[in-house]
Amino acid sequence: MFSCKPYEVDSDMPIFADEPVGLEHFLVEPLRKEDWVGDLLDLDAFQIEKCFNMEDISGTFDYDQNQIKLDADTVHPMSPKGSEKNSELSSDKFQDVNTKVHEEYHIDTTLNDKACNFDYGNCKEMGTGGVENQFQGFHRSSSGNKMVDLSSTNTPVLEYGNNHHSSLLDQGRAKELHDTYNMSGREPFMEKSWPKKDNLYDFSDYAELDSSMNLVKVEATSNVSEGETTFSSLVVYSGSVTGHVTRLLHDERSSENQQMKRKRVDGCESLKTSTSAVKVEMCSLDEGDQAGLLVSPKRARKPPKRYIEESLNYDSRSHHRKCGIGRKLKDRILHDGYQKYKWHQKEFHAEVFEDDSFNGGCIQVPFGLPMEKEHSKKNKYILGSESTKDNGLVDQNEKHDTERYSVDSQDEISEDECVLRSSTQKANTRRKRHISWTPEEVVKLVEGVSQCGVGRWTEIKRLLFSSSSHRTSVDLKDKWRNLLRASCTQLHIKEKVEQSRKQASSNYVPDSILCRVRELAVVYPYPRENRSKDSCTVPAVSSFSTGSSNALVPLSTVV
DNA sequence: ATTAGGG
DNA sequence: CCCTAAT
Repeated sequence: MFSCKPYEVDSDMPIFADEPVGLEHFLVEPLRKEDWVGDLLDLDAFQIEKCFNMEDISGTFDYDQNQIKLDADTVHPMSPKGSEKNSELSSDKFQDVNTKVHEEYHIDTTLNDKACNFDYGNCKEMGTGGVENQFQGFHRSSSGNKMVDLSSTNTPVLEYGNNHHSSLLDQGRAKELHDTYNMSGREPFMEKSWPKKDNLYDFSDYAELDSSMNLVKVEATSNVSEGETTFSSLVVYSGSVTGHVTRLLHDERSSENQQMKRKRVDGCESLKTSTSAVKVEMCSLDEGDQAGLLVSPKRARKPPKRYIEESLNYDSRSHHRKCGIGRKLKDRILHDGYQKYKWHQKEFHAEVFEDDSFNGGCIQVPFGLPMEKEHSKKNKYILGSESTKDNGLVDQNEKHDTERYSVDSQDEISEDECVLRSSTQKANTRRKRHISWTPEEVVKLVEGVSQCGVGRWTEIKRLLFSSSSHRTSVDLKDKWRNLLRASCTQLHIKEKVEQSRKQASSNYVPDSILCRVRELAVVYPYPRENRSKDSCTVPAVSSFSTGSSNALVPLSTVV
């Protein structure tokens, strides 16, 4: 066991002046001995496999006035006991802990057989004065041989971590930041493998600072199966003092796999602080150097979208309800915008849920982010169509359309959309129900094209189709493309039978409209449709100019 | 997020 | 309509 001397931060540091301070890492992560950290810590003689056995994190994790303890009660799922190794822990729920982080947090983790303790004690009040952390370090309870004093060595660690961000923070502050938040400072080498590891660990750390929030969530899921043990936990701490810390721990152990991977969900890392320096620093850390390292070389290839969506289904329905993960948090995680971390996060999710959803069969299938994205998108869409938001804003024509489609499609959009889109539909027909384009819509589209030009579908949609939520800009584009084709073919064919048949149908597009489409096609050549259009229109123009030129001119002039 | 384009 | 790539 060793301890770190309290690290004091100058109170004049504006960053910490009155900023939320997050504790990014509670656990010292196994380090690769080749790393400089290993050198610094003299880990050559340090047998990691004995020290980083996350058998029992449940030790104490107490959030109290002065202390944060993680008790077995609180974070029970996080601590599969040796006796529980074969038990199914996947059903463990994430637990929410609403406590306040005050002056200290204390994490004492005991790993059962290897008996490893991580004891980060005395994280002093990080309020106005500054940050004072006292790390007791990680100590080995039983077979402790080596003592590592982080207090002396973590400075270089931090330096390393902040090298890339010196522009944002000066070295000293950066170091201090990392001293404070990043005990292990292992970013750069997280993905490196550790040949001598018996177990495979995967820690995903998610730190979030939000001064406005005072909630602590602890979510943990673990799956223990014969061959491998998947342990993951999501811990969100929010301190009333200066901020709340969200932490996401992910530990994956695999006895079969003889290497250790270090991953990180830093994409989730968001520091909502008014001082952007801290946030920037942290984020840049995440974004900057870790792109390649975060991704495991063994990363599975991107799964098909369908598959992801199916996974999403599971994810949204089972996992997050089950685990009680907050929507806000989830959104934060999922939409943080750090694309490069999506994979990692997805892997995290996959690993977390592998037990339930796929019985361990699809560990590597990442899902979560795209799914979430998709999901929210759909929901928004649904809401929009349901509420028929701008009912009052639309003209009569649009109102007509809206009503029409509300009656016609509301059922499906509101319910079906939700259900079909996500679960049922993907199984069978994922398509959204076909809604024929009405002549009114076509006219609107043509007008829109004449006004905005081809290609500005979003604008057209905004101007003319704002009320009809079922027509997306993509739909407009597709429809225009179809109109172009139709205008071409109709010119060529000119079949009365065809026309009559079309006229019978409700969505018959009048020839005049098609003529206008042709004209607009000339004015606004469609990127590639242009060729086909030309091939069509060259002969078409002749017939068109002879026959319906008069009908066309007014249309164009109207535009 | 939009757009273009293939299917 | 769906899906994807490109931007």
